[in-house]
Amino acid sequence: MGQQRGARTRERILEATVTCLVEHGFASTTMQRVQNEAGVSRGALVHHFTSMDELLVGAVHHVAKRQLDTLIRDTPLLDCGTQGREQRVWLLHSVMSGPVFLAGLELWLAARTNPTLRAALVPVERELGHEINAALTGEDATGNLTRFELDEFLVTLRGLAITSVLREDPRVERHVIEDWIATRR
Amino acid sequence: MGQQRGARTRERILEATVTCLVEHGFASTTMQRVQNEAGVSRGALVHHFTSMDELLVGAVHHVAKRQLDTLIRDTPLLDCGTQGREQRVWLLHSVMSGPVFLAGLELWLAARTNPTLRAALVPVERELGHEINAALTGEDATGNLTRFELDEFLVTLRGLAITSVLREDPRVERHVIEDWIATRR
DNA sequence: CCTTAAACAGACCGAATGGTCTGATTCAGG
DNA sequence: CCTGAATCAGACCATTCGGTCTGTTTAAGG
Repeated sequence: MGQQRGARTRERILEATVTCLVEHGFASTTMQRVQNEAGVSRGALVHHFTSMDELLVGAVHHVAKRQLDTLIRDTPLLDCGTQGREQRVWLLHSVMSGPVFLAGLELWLAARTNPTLRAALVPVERELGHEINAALTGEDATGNLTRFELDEFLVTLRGLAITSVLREDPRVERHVIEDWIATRR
Repeated sequence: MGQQRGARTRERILEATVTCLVEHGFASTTMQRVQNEAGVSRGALVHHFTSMDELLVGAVHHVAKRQLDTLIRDTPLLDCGTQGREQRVWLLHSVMSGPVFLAGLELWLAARTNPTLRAALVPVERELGHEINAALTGEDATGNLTRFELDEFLVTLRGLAITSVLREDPRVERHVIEDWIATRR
C-alpha cells in the first residue's frame, strides 16, 4: 500500500498546480503557492519535481490526461447520424472548456516563450489530437466529422475559450456552436 | 519642443513593453527587461509608470491604439459587394494577427487573473469592438458583415491566433478563413 | 528486527523582483 | 538670466523567487 503514497502526493501536487494556474494564472503560479495549495512541504514538492519547468511539464501531461479521460468516458455514448453529429460537437466542447482546459490554455500560451514547456506540450497535444481524431472522425460511421471539420471546430472552441475569458456570455457561446453545426450540414 | 521629450520616451517604453511581451511572454516581462529594451533608466521608467500594473495598463491602451490605427488606415480602401466582403475579412485578419496582437493576447489572458488589468482591458476592448463594428458592419453598404457574423469571425480569429502559437501553419489559417467566407455567402 | 532507500520536512541561499529615494539635468516661462 | 517643475539617472531596499542542503520519517525486503 505504501507504493501508493508517493503517487498520491504527486497527484495532489499536480492537481494543486492546475488549481493555481486557474486561480492565479501562469505568471503567479509559484512553487510556494503550489505547495501551500497541495499542503505539502518544499521537500516533498522538490522530491517529485526537481525544477519549476519539470513541474509545469508534469502539469501538461496531467491536463492532457484529464482531457483524454473525459473523452474516452463519453465516447461510447455517441449515437450515429445527424443526432450523433451534434453529440460529437458538444462532447468536444465539454473536453475543450472548464477549469482543466483553462489551465491548459495558460500552459499553451506560456509554452510559446518557454522552450522546455513547448517541447513537452507539442507532442502531447499532437497525441491528444490523434485520440480525438480517432474517436470522432472517419468515413465509416455516419455522423462523424471530417478531419478538416475537426481542426476547424477546435479553432472555434479555442477562440470561444479565449473570448469567454473576458466576457462570460454562455448565449454567444451557444449561438456560435449551434451556428457552426447549422452551416455545415 | 521639450514637450515631446517625455512623450517620446513614454512611447519608447510602451513599445519596449510590447516587444518584451512578444519575445518573452507576460510572466517574463519585468521592469528590468523593459528598461533594458527601451534603453532608459529605472528613474525614467518609474517616472512615467509608477507601478508594474500601470505599465501593463499603458501597454493595453498602446496595443489597442496600434490596432485601431491599422483599422482606420485601411478602412477607406474597402470596396462594396462580394469583393468588399472578402476584403473586410482579410482586413480584420490583419488587425487581429501579428506581433502587436500577440502582445494583446498575452495581456488578455493575464487580465483573467489580474483585476487591475482586467478593469482596464474590458472597456478598451469594448470600444475597439465598437470601432470595428462601426467600420465593417451595417445594412447600408453592401458587403458589410452582420453584427453576429463579426462576433463569430472574431472568435475564429482568436482561435487561429492561439492555435498558430504552437503550430505555425499558414495554410490551415488560410484554409479556415477561406472556408469561413465560403460557408456564409 | 534491521537495513536501506524512498519520501518527506524545513532551514537556508543567491539572484531577481517591484518599488523607494536622493540627486542631477533639462527646459519652458517670467 | 533665474526659477521651478518636469524629466531622468542610478543607488538602494525589503520581499519573493527557484533551488540546494541536511536531517528525519516511513515502509518494504531480507
